[in-house]
Amino acid sequence: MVRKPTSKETARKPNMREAILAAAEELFATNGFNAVSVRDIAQAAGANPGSVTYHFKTKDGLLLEIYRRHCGPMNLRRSELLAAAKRVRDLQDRLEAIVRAYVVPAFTSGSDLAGGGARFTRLRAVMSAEGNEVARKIIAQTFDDTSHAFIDAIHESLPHIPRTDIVWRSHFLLGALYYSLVTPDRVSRLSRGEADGSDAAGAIEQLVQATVAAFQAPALDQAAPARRRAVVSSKT
Amino acid sequence: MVRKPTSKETARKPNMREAILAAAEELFATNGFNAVSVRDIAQAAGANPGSVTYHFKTKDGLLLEIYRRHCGPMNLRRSELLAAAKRVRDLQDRLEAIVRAYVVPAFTSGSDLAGGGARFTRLRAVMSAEGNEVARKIIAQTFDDTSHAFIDAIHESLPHIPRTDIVWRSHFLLGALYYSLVTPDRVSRLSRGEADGSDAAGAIEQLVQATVAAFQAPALDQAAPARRRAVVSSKT
DNA sequence: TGATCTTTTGTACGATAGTACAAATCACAT
DNA sequence: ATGTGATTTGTACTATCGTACAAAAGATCA
Repeated sequence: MVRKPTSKETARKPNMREAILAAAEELFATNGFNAVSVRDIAQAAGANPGSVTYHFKTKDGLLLEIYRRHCGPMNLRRSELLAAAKRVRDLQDRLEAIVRAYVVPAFTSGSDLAGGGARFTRLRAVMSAEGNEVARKIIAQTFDDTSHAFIDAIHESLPHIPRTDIVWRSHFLLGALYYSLVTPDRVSRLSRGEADGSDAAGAIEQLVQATVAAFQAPALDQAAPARRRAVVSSKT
Repeated sequence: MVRKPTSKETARKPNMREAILAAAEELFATNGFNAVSVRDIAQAAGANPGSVTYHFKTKDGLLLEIYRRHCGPMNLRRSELLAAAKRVRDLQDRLEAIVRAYVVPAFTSGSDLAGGGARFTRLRAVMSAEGNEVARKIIAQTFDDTSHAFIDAIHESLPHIPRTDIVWRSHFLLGALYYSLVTPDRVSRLSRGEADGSDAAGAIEQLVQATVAAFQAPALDQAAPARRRAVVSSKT
């Protein structure tokens, strides 16, 4: 606002760099990394293929920049919400608040960057499924700290549950979260139109409710596995 | 055993067609569809690229055949286990048996085809994330019936829970299941070596335990969402 | 206005993709 | 052993990929 923009920040079209980032994010998130060509991205952004190379050097560089854009704000938001959640007195309410602090930023905008964090979360889900190397490196070193913070917080709310179980359950939470964003239509289809899989608020409520209950499940003791076959094959 | 094999069933190498299918399954499941070339598959199978075209015509045809191979046996197995589970008297035990009937075939072999259903389930997870068209069509028309059968069975065990909630929770189950197969290393990493994400038996027990609790969570009433913000931002 | 720097365009290059196809090779019945 | 059909090989074609780069166009300030 105060300073005047230098030539470095000006561009012919409103903001071609941002348009390319947004187009790439959308296309990667819905089709995967390899299925999308640089030309596809350029066309969707109304740009020339050469512009992509100019701004991001390589296709990997473009993906890297998308991650850089979102990781910081999203983790910041999660940390803030987690800090607030930890101040909740009632243990049951606190657990729910912690889960919500983890889930909400993934569905809504991690920052205000062009329409929200749901698209970025979906992108992460797809990259994770594809085993994308660039994504794998950034994710491990960017999200593991936050994941540990949440696991620790949940563990404090449920001290009688082994940490291992908490890890598994939070892993399931992330999987459920990812899948909800990847194929929301499946929910609409299986519920025969009664539920809308694309409704973020509805998905959040369902996910939080189910996950809190999952975390509160009894600890998994080592004797349990022996029960498995007996229960399944029982005919009475 | 009885009949003697005709020339139609013989081949130079033990079974090149099967080798190609197995190699493709493995590569697709770990790297996605587009990242794997026909040449990659041929090399992994010890075959010539031309052989792939000969046996499966196109790359899509190869994927299609992988699905055809597994879908039938896997759904059959699930149906059998579901039928057995529905005969369990105790409601709590029955719910667990139903969930187990859904989960177990996804982790262990859906048939005895070359090492198990876990690889195929992972493949489905990856194809679903990539939005693969070939897979999407087969999945919807092959698995939806089974999914509905499970949802109905669970609904009968939990009549006080709205069907919509059951659909959401079973969707979360599938997401958790997929994610456990896609990135098992994440569990090992976050648990600091205390848990092994690649251990199918352990994953199944954790998943069943958590999911049963999730299904048993109270129904989501429409008033709940209003509580959301209050809980998160509460400072006391 | 003209010099200078940034951005966009257009095009081209080498690599690799999926697939087609003829020739070679193999298994087996006769 | 020999002919026949199934399979495998080798290779080639076309399309498209990521990327490089020179030229054009636009913006900025003396």
